[in-house]
Amino acid sequence: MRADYVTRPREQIAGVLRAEPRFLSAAEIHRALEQASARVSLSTVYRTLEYLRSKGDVTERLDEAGESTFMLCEPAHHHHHAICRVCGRVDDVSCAALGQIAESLRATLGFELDGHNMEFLGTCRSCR
Amino acid sequence: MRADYVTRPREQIAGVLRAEPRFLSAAEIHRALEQASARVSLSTVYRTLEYLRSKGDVTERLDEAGESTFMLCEPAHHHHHAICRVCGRVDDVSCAALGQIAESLRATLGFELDGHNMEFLGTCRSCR
DNA sequence: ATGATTTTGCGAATCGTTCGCAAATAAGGC
DNA sequence: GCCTTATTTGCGAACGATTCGCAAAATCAT
Repeated sequence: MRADYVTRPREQIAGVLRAEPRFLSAAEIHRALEQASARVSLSTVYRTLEYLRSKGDVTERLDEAGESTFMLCEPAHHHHHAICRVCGRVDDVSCAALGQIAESLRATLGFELDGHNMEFLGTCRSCR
Repeated sequence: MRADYVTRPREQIAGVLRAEPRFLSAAEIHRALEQASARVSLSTVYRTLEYLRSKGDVTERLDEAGESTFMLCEPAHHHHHAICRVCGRVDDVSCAALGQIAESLRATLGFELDGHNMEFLGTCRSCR
């Protein structure tokens, strides 16, 4: 069973995520921990990320190469991301047009929308 | 170098894609070929898919599990997909609002949009 | 502190994908 | 059609990310 034990590894992993507000791979997190002299196994990084994801504390994203990356997130309101290709910085973007899109899909295709993925790529202000 | 030899395996793989207008994994294509008594190696399936993708004949999509899937596509106009969760049927969706979104991102975030991913999931008319 | 339960670390296993290389096949000129 | 040359194929091995099994260590509640 899965419980909510507060452990050193979990705190350290959450700490790395808090320090870098962008999508990080398990390997990147593991490397960051090593550099901070925190000895946490890669398995634990994976398991903790899955744990945080199931709690809704973390968002998972597949990058272009198909690798999983993770970032802390506010599960509250649904939104999308504008991701800088240069530095990885992530800005939240709300999409007001979704209701209209759902309506249009139903009307033109008979398609019942129940989920979507959307993300925007480009260059953020400071990287320009 | 990469050339455009017309070979039996390439025709057979394209045939499978033509017969199933939805996103297929390399393994699914390989299985379909076996069932049709076409002996094509999995490596060749992968290589041919990459070849077709580089020609612009095929679109690649990472599914929820991070596996690559492929579908024939018209490279002509940019569009998005409405994918049925039940049967995998794919309908094209054009997104007229993109220009506005780009403008809004530039104005509010200073973000220079140069790419995006968008897909819509739900249930198609015939699966409802 | 003690005991019950969960988490960790380790290495091995798994799965999709890529690679190296020799054998087979296609294209073009004879 | 046959030969030459360049490309593609099949095979098995290698690879990288992720998962798993299990014994040891850590957490929580008493």
